[in-house]
Amino acid sequence: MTTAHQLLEIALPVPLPRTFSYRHTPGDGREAVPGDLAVVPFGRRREVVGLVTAARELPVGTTTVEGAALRDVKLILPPEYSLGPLRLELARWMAGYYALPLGEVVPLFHPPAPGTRARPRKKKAEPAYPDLDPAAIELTPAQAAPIARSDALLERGEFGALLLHGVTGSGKTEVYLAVIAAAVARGRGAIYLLPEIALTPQTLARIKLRFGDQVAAIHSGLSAGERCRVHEGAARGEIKVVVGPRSALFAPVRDLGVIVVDEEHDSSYKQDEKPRYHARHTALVRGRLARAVVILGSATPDLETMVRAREGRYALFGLPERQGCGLPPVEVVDMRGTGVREGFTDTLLTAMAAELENHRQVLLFYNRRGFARVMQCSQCGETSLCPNCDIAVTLHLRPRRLLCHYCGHTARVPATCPACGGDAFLPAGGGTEKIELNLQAHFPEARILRLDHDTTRRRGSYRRILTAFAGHKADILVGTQMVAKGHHFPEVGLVGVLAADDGLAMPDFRAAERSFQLLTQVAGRAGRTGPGKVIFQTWRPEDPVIQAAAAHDMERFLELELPVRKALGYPPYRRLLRLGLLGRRQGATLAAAEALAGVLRDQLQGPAVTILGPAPGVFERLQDRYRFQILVKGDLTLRQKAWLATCLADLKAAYKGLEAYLDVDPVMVF
DNA sequence: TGTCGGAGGAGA
DNA sequence: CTCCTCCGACAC
Repeated sequence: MTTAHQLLEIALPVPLPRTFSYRHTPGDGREAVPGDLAVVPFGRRREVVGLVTAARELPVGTTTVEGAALRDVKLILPPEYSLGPLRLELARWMAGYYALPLGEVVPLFHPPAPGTRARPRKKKAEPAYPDLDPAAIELTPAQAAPIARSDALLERGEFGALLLHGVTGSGKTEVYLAVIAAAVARGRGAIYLLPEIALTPQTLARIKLRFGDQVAAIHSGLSAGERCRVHEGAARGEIKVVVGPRSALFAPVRDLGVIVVDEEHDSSYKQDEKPRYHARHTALVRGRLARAVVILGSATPDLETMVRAREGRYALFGLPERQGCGLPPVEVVDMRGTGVREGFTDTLLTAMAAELENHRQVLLFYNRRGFARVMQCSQCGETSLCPNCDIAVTLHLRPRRLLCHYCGHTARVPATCPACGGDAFLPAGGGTEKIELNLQAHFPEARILRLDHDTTRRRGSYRRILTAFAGHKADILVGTQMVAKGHHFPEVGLVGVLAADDGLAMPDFRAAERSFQLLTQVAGRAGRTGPGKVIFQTWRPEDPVIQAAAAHDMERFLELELPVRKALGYPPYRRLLRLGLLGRRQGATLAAAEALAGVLRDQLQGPAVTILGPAPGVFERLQDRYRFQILVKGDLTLRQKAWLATCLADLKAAYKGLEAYLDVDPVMVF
């Protein structure tokens, strides 16, 4: 039975906690059902994509709802674009859990309309990548166990989560591919998530080799048209496996059987703009809804994941050793009183010389870009600050500018001190650019590459540098944390960390965890084939976090860190929610923050919930906005989170110019 | 959140 | 008087 007209409730991507009513005339088209996407006119905008949440018969002659004139739906998108019941449920869960209006998560579920942002890109022939014949791959018992467990879950059509804990090179990818193959063999589909930076042609080629045309990748380089093709192919079941960064989680893969979250500890799984969701958590929810297997994998799992696994919520599988050789020994070198020259101890320089002598490669890690952290006058003490951010601007040599890493502001490099006119306005503190220069002086013969934000700005340069280094076209690679991410550099014999304690001083409760992960990851780059060695230079050689990382000992780190988290009531023991407040005027912004904190203390504070703050952000002013934050520790109900969202809306109405946001399960806390 | 229109300032 | 930016209202 077809009705003449439908009255649709549609959630639109605007920060309004409500739906809007539209009239739909199916005519010779199809009737709309909840989960469909609809193109509608909204306000002065001609075309906005919204989500149909309800559809009923429109009484004849109805032209208004609550005084507003009903407008007509322009188009109901074809069934390939419908969210269907499961993704609709997922969208609803996200809206509730992250305290967002339902409409604000809708854009995650559909590719941009064809033609909006199409940028044709030249297709490059992908080099054939040699891989083993899958049938010939011998799986170790450690690899076979999680595969068997996953297959049993697939057999029963049950949800289950697994954590694969294994160093890079221990064969995690083989496990992922085998489980995906098992799902595909049962006629089900798969989503394979990885950090954007890890989506290299090699990774993709390896997956393609296994699944051929049934696999497609979603990445930032795709045009709108290509995106739509992948989307439709997945929805029709022609594409069984979708690979991509966090946004690929929302692909309409049919009969989803497996979700892989590779490098699950990676912070890029948390989107730090609206909608602020965590793809790992959301993957677990989608997996549960779809009765799929969710596999989390990492060499350095997130603490929260580790604890959940210990609690038995995820089945834990260790892949103990890398195949072939063991983990490289780490030497912790005390920088105190050893005459550090331009950031290098003699121990490191000697080890590097020996390594280069043997025609092996060296990887150096220093987590700061640029040439000098700050310029300072040695006569009056004046430092170079960003006019918008009140933090030091960094000196870069190529191009020669003072650059603010937070807002992008650039300025000329003054020849004399802007305050006293003295001629001793000098660079202080180092960066990768300076390290590179000094290295060249130490090792004039060596071919040096640098991998950081500045050298990878241009399209494809990231890949070019990695490929060149992996192919031994350079002897030394120096870079920021980019060098730590699971790359395979077979001929690296020595890894040097120039300042291992650098990250420990960050004013974030996760500083120790992040340092441990980073140090462990970077140490794992050494000795992938042949002997390897790692040197951690540090001012705090006795620091237990550095010691644990040097021993590649996750258990030891957990024993250190978990009691601290427990005592302070931080994740994974209690959840965290962050309220961020920004405004041009410091006084008014602080007043708003204090007012809000007062209300929260009245309404929420209790044995299970603690309100912290407001505290100024570590950088109190960024991009000409003063920043304050309030932290809520405790497990809030959906109702409480929704109430918080209304508080923020009220606050914004009361303080003009105030920006406020709510961050559920924040990853960065400062 | 995007868009429009009105208010009010700077400059000719 | 015009151009421009900032702010508030509003959306079915």
